[in-house]
Amino acid sequence: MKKTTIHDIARELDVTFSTVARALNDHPAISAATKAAVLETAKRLNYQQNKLASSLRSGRTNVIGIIVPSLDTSFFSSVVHGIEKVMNENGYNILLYQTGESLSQEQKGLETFLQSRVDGILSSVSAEAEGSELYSELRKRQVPLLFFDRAIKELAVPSVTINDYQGGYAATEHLIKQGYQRIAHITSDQNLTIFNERYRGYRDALHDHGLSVSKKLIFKGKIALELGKASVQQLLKDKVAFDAVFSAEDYTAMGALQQLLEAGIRVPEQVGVVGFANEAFGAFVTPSLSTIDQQTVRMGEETARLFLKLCGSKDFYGSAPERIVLDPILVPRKSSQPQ
Amino acid sequence: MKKTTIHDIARELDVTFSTVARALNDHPAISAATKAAVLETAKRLNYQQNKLASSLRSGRTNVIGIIVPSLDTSFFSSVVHGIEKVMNENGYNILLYQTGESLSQEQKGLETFLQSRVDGILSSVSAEAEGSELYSELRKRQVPLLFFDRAIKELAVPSVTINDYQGGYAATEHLIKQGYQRIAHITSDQNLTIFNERYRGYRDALHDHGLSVSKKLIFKGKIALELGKASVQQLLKDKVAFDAVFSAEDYTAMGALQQLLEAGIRVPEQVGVVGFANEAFGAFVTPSLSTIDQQTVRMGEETARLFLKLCGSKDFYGSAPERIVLDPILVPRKSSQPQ
DNA sequence: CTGAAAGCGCTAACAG
DNA sequence: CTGTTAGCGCTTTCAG
Repeated sequence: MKKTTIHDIARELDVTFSTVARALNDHPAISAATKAAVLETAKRLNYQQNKLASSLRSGRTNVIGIIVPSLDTSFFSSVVHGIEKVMNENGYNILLYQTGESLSQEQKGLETFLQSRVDGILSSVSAEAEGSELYSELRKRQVPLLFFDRAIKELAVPSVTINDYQGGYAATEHLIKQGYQRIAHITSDQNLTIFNERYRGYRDALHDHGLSVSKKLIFKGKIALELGKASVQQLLKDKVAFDAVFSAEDYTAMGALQQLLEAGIRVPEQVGVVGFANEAFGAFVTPSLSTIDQQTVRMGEETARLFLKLCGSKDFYGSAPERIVLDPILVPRKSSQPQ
Repeated sequence: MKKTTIHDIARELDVTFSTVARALNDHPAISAATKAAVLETAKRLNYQQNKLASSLRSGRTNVIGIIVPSLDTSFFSSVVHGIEKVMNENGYNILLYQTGESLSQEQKGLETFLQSRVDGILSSVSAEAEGSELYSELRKRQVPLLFFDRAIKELAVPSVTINDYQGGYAATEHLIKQGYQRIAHITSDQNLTIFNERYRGYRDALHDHGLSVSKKLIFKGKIALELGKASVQQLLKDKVAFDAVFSAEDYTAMGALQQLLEAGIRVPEQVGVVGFANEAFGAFVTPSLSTIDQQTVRMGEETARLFLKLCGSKDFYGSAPERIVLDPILVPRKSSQPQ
């Protein structure tokens, strides 16, 4: 079944196809009568504008590409939710690409986006990509680009992130104020800025409160429940003195919490625990898990809004790149408050 | 900065643009030497094929549209994760649209997809859309369509769903086998097939085991933690005798669980609880929450694979529509096993 | 193995 | 207010 085009409508009405085109685009210089007639036949013939043709001609697609490591995490799916919502309200559509933290996938995704002539790219870069030339190349070519959550600081590209340093600092300081002194830290072994910053916040908080940082209390590995368990096991096995755990991610914190309880250690009375991300389960576990909220949906919305604002301005890379930094929110729950 | 086109490459090499086009598409009738030369200059000039132009001409976009209620739920984001992964491996890109369960949004989404000339639409329909003409219209126009999770049975459209009836039955039967007799049911007030089927499974399981179905034990409302709490409060206030709760969704089950514990009722000893969805928190709460797993990622993968298979066949709607029904998996945990 | 030519469906500048 | 015209960058026949 052939798709109907503006030519079909034009033939029906005995006008030229450009009149039809104008009518459909609500061009001012078209009589109300013609407009009505065109709209009517368009509906009757089930006309659907061909965006490929219009984009090819006009040079704008109203499509933006989003790159995330994976949608199978509540963090990124929430952010994408926020982005899509706002972009959709502003007439944009979303092309989605998951990289699985693989550089070659990220490369492929960006390439497809360029080929699809997206109007912009919103990306949360993977660890590998942070060091590569991938994005600096795009930046040089003036492709409208915006980072969210995971940005490459060295590039003059606008971004929306949260203050991970402050998050790490707040979590650690909270534990200190609750009376904990020997605070272990569990984090990722990926070399990602977000984790490095949380770690830096942890160190500075300890330092500012006159506490020392001990290598024996730092654990790195693949972010997962097991890492939390293994870390606590290690601490116990080595008989390292510790009275709290600040984990840079909630699942890992959950693993630590489980292992502590399993070993008969009372939380928060003997050991305090704070995570990071505010996953749904934190509110429901016993004891409920203190954590840092990352304002995921808001991050998505801000990302979209900043992009739209920059698109509206003279040129996307006009002035110094705007970097929106959201405040992390400490969510104190039972696991860190012995009272 | 102008984008480079096949004409630019052709000029460099003193061949015609159609030779370049062939070389780039790895056409057999092009000499290896020319191909190499073309590829080299393409890379040097940063050539990016314009998919708009190629799709406009060829009639294929290699893009599919996905419609979901919201990505801000672990269920749909996992399914989309699975779909994207498989489709991506097969050279397709994903346009994403969230409806927020609103019919007008769904309409808009489908329209945009048609205008974007997607090669197919994968949709999880909202409650309102189930009754409307929206999809039957698409089906009539032979648009390649596939439902996942939420299908419209009346339409001859392929689908990938789970057996919600069986899930409801299994959950209820599990409770019965654990010795529970007066099982309350909490479900959605949306008229969605998935919830109706779970309810039907619940009824049939009770019936098949010689237990009666009581209106006083059925609660409907907006799916959320609060619904679970309110339902249990109601049961307690009205002094309705009950010894188990099967909730058609995990958050609601969690609310019920919390309210029970708050009222000093022991779970699973006095009252058993089973949810539905296998949300992440279920494994971590105390007592851990029994539930029904929906194989989300697998559902996404199967959806993508079925779509690809149908695209590969003569015509998409050739024979009777294939309907893949995945088995729900009972995940028995502490909340329903008093031993 | 390569070239010439037509056209996918639309936008937009120019002309009346 | 409407028509004419020229492409956007590519795929795809038909010739050579």
